[in-house]
Amino acid sequence: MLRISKLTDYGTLVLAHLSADEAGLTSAADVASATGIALPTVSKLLKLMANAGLVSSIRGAQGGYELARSATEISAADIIDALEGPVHITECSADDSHCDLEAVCNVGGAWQRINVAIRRALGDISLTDLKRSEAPVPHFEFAGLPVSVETKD
Amino acid sequence: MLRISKLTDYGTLVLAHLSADEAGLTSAADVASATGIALPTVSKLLKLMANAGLVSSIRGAQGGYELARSATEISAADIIDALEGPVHITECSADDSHCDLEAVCNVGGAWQRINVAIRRALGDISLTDLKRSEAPVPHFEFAGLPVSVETKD
DNA sequence: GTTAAATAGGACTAAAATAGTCCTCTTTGT
DNA sequence: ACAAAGAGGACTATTTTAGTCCTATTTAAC
Repeated sequence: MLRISKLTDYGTLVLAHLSADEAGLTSAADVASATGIALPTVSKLLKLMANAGLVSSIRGAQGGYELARSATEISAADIIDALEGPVHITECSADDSHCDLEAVCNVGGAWQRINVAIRRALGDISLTDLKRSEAPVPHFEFAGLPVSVETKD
Repeated sequence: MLRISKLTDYGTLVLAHLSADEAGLTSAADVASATGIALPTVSKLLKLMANAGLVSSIRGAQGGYELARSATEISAADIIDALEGPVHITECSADDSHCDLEAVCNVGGAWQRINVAIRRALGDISLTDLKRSEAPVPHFEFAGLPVSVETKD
């Protein structure tokens, strides 16, 4: 559960590469050879992220991609949204779908709330953070009680 | 992304029903008719949760299920673990798998850390919390900066 | 202008995870 | 004995995810 798709992981890599190369445009082929991800996949990722506005593209010979904004202004949530689309945590949370199981909804609400909290938190983690091998340790509180989360496992 | 599976949602419902019925044992059939979830599915869920130690079962006529411990001592993480198993956030995080893409790993680490933090946070949310339609609002901090998460959407 | 290097868009296939059902066996109260 | 119930597992279907490929369009360079 709570699984980040492989594509999102790759997408992060691709963005990291683009942010490293300050020199301007980078072609999909360059990203592919630099990251080791297959070209068709890189191409797909870049197209999705271009549509989402995370990267901007220049077509034609000598064209390529670059970050549409600085790495500090691209969040983990942005990446997920671009590559996985706005997915609903459960059926129930879909826009207008009424779940058949009425009783579910009073429980489902909690999962939705949890999901919303997580998503917002991810909105505050930037590509810059993701790039650091020493990424900051997320800290979570629930119901007012701070929970120290140490990744010492 | 970060999707709670339908089964987990159903499982929460099932547990909520068991916790509501203080009177002792409840059969899978009763849970099914009370929740509206199909009996085979309820049965599967209860078996999985019994294996995970969340519920205890009594076989034979007049048998059934009951919570193995109090609702305050069953966490959201417990439920997810029981019904979805320990899933890895990315390929990279699997026990011994070495990812082919070396460059991925320095990025993947951040996602893993995020995942760990989320999972631990879910360990502090109890079934009791999940049952409340007014579930507490999760609060997330990252990199030391508290992020107020209000679910006013 | 022609050519080659790129991206854009979408169709398509394959693989994997998820959901859901069903069958057979064992246990146990009546 | 019989019937009610859980245990375990096999199985199918559906959906999601991953990955590839083809065709069209854009643009720099010659």
